[in-house]
Amino acid sequence: MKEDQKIPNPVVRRLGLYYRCLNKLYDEGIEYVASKDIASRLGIKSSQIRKDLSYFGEFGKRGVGYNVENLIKKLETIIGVDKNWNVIIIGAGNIGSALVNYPGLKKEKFNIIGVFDADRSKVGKKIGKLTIQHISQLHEFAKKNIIEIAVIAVPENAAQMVTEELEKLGIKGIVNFAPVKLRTNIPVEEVDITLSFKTLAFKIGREGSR
Amino acid sequence: MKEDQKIPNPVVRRLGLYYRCLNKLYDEGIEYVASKDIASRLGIKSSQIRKDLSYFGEFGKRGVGYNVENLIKKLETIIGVDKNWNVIIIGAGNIGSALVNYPGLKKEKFNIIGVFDADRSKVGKKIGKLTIQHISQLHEFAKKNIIEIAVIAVPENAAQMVTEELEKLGIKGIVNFAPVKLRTNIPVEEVDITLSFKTLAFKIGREGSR
DNA sequence: CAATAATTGTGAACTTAGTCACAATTATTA
DNA sequence: TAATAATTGTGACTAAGTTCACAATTATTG
Repeated sequence: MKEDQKIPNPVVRRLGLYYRCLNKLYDEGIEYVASKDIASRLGIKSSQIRKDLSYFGEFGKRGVGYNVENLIKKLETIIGVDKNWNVIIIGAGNIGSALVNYPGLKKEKFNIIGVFDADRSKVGKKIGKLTIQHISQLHEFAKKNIIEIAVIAVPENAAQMVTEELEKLGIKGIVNFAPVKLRTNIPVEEVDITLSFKTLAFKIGREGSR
Repeated sequence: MKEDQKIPNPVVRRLGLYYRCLNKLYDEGIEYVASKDIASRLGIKSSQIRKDLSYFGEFGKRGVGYNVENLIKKLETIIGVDKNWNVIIIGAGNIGSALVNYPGLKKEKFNIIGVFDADRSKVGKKIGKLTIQHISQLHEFAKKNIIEIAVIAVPENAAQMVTEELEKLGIKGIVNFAPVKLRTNIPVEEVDITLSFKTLAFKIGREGSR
């Protein structure tokens, strides 16, 4: 294991994949698994998995493989999904609303505790169990609740302003659905849906010529 | 320019970013732009942009920069967003519904022409202008319409089956929101929302220790 | 028109990420 | 218990991706 090192981004993303895969194996009642098996399920090389895990420790048993339950627990701690995360959503449009109702997040311990919008006509309406609040109430809300993660699901032109507001409130991380590069020092994860469609369009266009 | 080459994935994704950035510049009325300016807006190196573009040709003028309007058109052709794409959505849950109403897609010429679900209680209901159809009607629908892209927004356990169905119908590309690795030869773009949250959680956890 | 300034396009150098290959370890079988 | 088979963890190697640095080009200024 390499101590105290910067972990490459691709490794971090794959940790999530491993976690997902191991949970499936667990549900299938499998107790021990070899890196080779995980690899074939995920369509990657087994050495990749072993190397990725080696950033964090030695979790396997030579000649045997990994204990599924144990490795899940280890990954939970490494990734940080052994705890609950409080999440707020800024922007109650299509994407914001979909996220509030999306069961996947709650299942992974990302609890949405508030939804905010600048549009006063939306304020007071309910999405699932949550009532849409006006963005001006955010500051007050932040005093009463610990907010760790914020989702930006506002139009592009409002995204930077929202980011700066969130920074002031001491939010620890942002998931950004707006198609802009945010200028901030907080960790940001970009989820750009139309960008994915464009990437796909490009690939389709190249399919023939390969 | 390097002819007939495989284009690295990161390059493809950045093309989309450049396209987005150039459109903003165009809206701001800027006629010529230097790679340095685009770079600073996107938080990357200018040499990166120049090298990326060099895969496809020489679009700039030395000492001057790039003509914004011209480069937009070039990128449109390269990416493939100079044409309209017909898209169907499989799965009328939170995410599927959000996408139907999401204006960003239509704006980028990805036209959603059908929504399908396996749940008969949803069939007949409307999302925006579209009526949810039962998945069994997909085959018939595909005979009457050209479908190029399908979005998989069904639960994990149904995703692989749907994929195989789509493959049979000759769909050209898939945007996959289900948290599984799809086994297929069709180009797939993964959009894994909870994976993004997990990656963010990991980064937040490391913030202090850097 | 010569000198200056700006900026591209790209080969070379460098950095990061991924794969190989094998000693070390564990379990199983004869 | 010795031989065999499976599988990890990792250093060395290979590949992929990024940045540097500079000749080539264009526009502008005196």
